[in-house]
Amino acid sequence: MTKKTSLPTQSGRSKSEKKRQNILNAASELFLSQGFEGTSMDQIAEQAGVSKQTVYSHFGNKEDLFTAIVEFKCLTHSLTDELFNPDRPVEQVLSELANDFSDLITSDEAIQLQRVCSAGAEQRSKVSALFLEAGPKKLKAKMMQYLDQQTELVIPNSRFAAQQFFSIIRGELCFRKELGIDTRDISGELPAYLASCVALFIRAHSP
Amino acid sequence: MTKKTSLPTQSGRSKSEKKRQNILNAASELFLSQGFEGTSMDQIAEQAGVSKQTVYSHFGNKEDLFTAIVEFKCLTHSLTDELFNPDRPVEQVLSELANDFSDLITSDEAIQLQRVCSAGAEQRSKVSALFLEAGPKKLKAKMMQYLDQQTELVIPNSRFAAQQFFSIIRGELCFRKELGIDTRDISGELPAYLASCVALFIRAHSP
DNA sequence: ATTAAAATGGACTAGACAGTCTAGTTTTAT
DNA sequence: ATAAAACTAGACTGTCTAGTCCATTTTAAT
Repeated sequence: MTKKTSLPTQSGRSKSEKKRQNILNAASELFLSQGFEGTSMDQIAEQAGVSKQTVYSHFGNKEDLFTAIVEFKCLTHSLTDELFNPDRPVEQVLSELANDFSDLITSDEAIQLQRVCSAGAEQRSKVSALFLEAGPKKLKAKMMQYLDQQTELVIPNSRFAAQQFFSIIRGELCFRKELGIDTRDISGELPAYLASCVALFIRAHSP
Repeated sequence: MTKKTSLPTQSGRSKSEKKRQNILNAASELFLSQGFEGTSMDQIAEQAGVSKQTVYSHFGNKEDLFTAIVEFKCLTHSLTDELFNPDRPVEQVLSELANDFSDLITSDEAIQLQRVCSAGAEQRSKVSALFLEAGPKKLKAKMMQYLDQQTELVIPNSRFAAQQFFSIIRGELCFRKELGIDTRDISGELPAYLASCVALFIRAHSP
């Protein structure tokens, strides 16, 4: 709740936006790689090149800073709307979507973000809710809309179908990455796997 | 590495198996609900009704105790082999499997186990590997074998297919539970969702 | 009965961490 | 110029934790 709510008539300095950004960047890196409990406020201050007091002045406390980070990171991870063009062939749209979505959710940042949210699920369920709203939920809505619009496939329940599509794309790669297990043995066959997912989906829903 | 390696000729007491179990039970409950960092050895000792020294005498240190817990918990969660009977109709086998697998992975314990593994992925990747071997990997192997044996469906790549099947079953319910988000709104439609998954899989692989 | 190990309980070390406080410095709007 | 707010550096409080130490008691094998 520490924001620049400066009434117009006020002397004195105003909070540095650059320092705020530095803190956000430092905190992102540290929270995502070390988790909430594993990261100290001193560490964040040091990495941001800022005094601890300044961190507290900008973000109040550790929990609020963490929440801000999750919000911040969700914004930077989303897919372009142009993908869902109902005039292109379905097979093309789904293939592209499969690739882009896979890239998105297997990126280090996305994996770490999910880890850190699920690790704190019991203690900070609001953060998880925030993550869900800002991330997966939006994309799913777009996908459902697309599936309802397109005319090549027969989709009785677009909510189920969207969920199923994203679930299979996620696959083992994402699962293993979340667990921090080596994925070199399967990452080579990813294109083949994704193609097989698209084929499965289309075959199952063809008229 | 603290085990009952008692050479036959030894006087004195032997470590109490009951106390060992008490410690395992207490530690399971606490680690799973509060995470690794969130649980203290004093807490475990108290809940086990045992002195802290005894905990250390049985399990050496916190990490080793944690590892023992993961191993212990993996054993208690597995599916029966009878399910994969190639003589029954595929549709029946897959339906039953879908239900049982869904129950298994959405149970509180399984969710917490996965959370706690993925939370410590960076620091304790061996634990994650242990979890993967003892849990998901076994089941996947059985499923692949079954898919290769049965004759009703055409499965070009059983590894991909097994992965896809388990992925869609997991679906949104498991995803949300991992994040600690309320699932009452969708848990009612679970049977319909699972049925739709089985139908999807069968339709896509029918000759 | 003797002996040795298991177990207790509590004190202890050594370190970490969130958050506060203070005293002084820098910046900027008026 | 002045006043108000941002900022710094570091000390400080209170609390918590992993792991050790030790003197004493309990238990079981010989």
